[in-house]
Amino acid sequence: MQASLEDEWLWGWDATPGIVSVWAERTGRAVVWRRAAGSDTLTREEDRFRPWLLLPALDDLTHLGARLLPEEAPGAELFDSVAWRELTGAGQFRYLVSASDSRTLEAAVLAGASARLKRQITRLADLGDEAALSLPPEEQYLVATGRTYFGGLAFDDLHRLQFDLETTGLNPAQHSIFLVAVRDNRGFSAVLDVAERGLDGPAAEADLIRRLVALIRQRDPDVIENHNLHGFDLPFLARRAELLGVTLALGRIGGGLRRRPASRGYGPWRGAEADASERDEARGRYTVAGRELIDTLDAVRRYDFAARDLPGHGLKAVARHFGLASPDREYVAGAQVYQTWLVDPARVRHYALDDVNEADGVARLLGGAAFALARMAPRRYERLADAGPATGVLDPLLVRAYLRAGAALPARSVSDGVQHSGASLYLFAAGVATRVVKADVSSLYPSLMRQYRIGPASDRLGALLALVDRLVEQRLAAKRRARAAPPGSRERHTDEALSAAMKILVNSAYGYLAAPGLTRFADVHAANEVTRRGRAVLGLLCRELAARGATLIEGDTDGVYFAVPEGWSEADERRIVAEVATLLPPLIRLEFEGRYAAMLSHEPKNYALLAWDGALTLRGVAFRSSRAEPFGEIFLREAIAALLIDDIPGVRRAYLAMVEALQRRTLATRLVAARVRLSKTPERYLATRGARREASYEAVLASGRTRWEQGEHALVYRATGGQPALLPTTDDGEPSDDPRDYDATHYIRLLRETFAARLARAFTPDDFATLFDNPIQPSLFASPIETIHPTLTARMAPPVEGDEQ
DNA sequence: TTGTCGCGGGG
DNA sequence: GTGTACGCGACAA
Repeated sequence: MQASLEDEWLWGWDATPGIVSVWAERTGRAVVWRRAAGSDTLTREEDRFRPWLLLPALDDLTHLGARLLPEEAPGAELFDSVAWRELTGAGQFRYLVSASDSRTLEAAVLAGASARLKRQITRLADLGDEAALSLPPEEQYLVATGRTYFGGLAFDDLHRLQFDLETTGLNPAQHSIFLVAVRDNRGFSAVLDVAERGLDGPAAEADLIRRLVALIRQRDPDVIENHNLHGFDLPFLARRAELLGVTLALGRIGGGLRRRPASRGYGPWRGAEADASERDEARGRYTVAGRELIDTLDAVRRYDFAARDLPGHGLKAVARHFGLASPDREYVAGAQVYQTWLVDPARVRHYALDDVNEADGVARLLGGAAFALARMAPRRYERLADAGPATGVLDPLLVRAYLRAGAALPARSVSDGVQHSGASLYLFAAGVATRVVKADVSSLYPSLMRQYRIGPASDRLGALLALVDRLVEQRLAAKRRARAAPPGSRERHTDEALSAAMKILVNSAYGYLAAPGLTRFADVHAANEVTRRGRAVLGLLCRELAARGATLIEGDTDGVYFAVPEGWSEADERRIVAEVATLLPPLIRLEFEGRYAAMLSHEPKNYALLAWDGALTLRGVAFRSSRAEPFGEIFLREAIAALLIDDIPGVRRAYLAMVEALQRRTLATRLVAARVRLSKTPERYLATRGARREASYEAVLASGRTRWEQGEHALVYRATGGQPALLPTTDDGEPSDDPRDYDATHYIRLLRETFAARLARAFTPDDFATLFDNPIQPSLFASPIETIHPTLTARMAPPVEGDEQ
């Protein structure tokens, strides 16, 4: 099959299969490791490439005289020549220059620039973004050859190894490693610890690190994975190895573990570290020759960026959420791990092995998207795994596309000060609605880009739109193949991962436009045209649905919740959605997303839905907050479940029952306690205690403790008299006691003012006051509960055509 | 109500 | 080789 230019833009043009790692040097040497699908044979190949970079002009190179040659001239390939080629069309970077060694190339450019500017320039970066475009050596190699990673491989063809450190604390300057769990996807697993070789102290830890390095070299994995690998295990290991004088020869050649600059996108966050050096430590990324270092936390963030359904991003929470935790999973609270090891080492070994097994499960479940991206984009797998999709994937694809077409590239976009406009968000009605339908446009923004051919003005080749077109088409094909493949098969995993990767890219195309200064081809005017069209589409949907009898509830960006009149069937609901769908252009596809028995509309993006099968979903911060005291959510679920079936006495019963349980303290203390994290050290809190008291730390101090570990979790509540109190817990964070001395009045007030308040939109003020009267001072004017029904109150009319906000 | 600060993850 | 995250919640003013 003849591949089109556009297919080459997406997939490259060199089909060399099985590349699992690339290590390229400035000398023009590239080492490529390849693996055959379904076999354990690894081959290492040496390749040569000509390091290259892009320049706006050749002026800074004319000092080379006869050593500067057009690419096709005899002698252009000689070791001390610099070859050039002019790229076509308008664009800042019109010259592709190359040499047999990038040091020759850069030295020539720097000498010319220094002479021109009459000052010594020592680094390309000092010339600024517009003076040169240069990529890391591996990317130069991949762009020049058209090769990509992982051709013909499935995820588990990679040899993937997970290791997890257990340490005496979080700070490598004062804590140490005492155990390491290791496993791989070839059936190996082991636990190494400091106690098994008759050594003590630093000698035992140094020996443990040496054994870990030897074991990794012996297993020889392509990929090393763990949760927070770059944020914890690698920096901790690197620091301990440095302090102990151990070399971390983890690579397949050349040895050492190196830092690489933090990528944009999903890098470790700026933490609460005390000083700048600690902060740098936390921001770092690591790399070794021949292996890819993959952090499953990046995959989790990338997943949750769109899904937003994870309770947290920690390994245990994610594993439980996806059902990856084994039934005999051992849990030990972080701060207790070392203490537990001292008294029950077997338990900690079990725990650490559970951790690496779960890290493998998370990598397999969520890591496929980055794996699939690496089959497309000219970057190392480990860089694609932590990159933002716009700067980290689309930009490299576009740079490769332009060079493949021999076209000049623009300088990176800069903001021209034009404001970026957003989507529309409407709350049409608040309160309780019944017979509710959700309709939305799938992938609205990329569909608008395709429908109206909205792309960056500077993209003369139309490459971004061409990529989006192909991604959308090929994603549909991948989804079809995935559905046809047997569940659990490698074919299915591969195609599902491909589909996920393509979805990430398609959905980031709009964000790419809206990021001047970050992406090369950003175009805020184009981005604004997309959102303007989007607002028009949403406005049209709302008007046309309302004209067909729908009661609008909420409209947000690309979708609408609406209620239909009593007596309508599901067929009627589908009919009006289908009718409105025909009013939209062909690529803008309105879909019937779901139907619900009832909905409580509270605020934009904050609502509760009752499905026809009785399942209750709460959405938005008003209804779900990880920090909220458990009794509040228990009450809300019960009260809303009753509210949505018009059982107002049931709402009242839920309220009174909770009031009584609090008043008589039949409710367990843990249900009023909030789970907090003690993020400050005792020293740091005591330093600011005078100026600012914080309930969490006051609770610990009030319990008689003066010491705690930084990062320790605690259950905190308000005791009688308003005093902050600590609920004692066992090692695994479960309450070990139940003093039942909480401040009932305080929690009853919280119940009314914070939790019951979230039902206020469903009632008139009088009815609300009647339902949730202060049980301590009942209202004198209560109307009978039986006469109260929830209401839906109109907030605004549908936007008028051409006047969408 | 408005601003400021801190969190997230790892032991 | 460097820097620029981000969106939300709690608390103080």
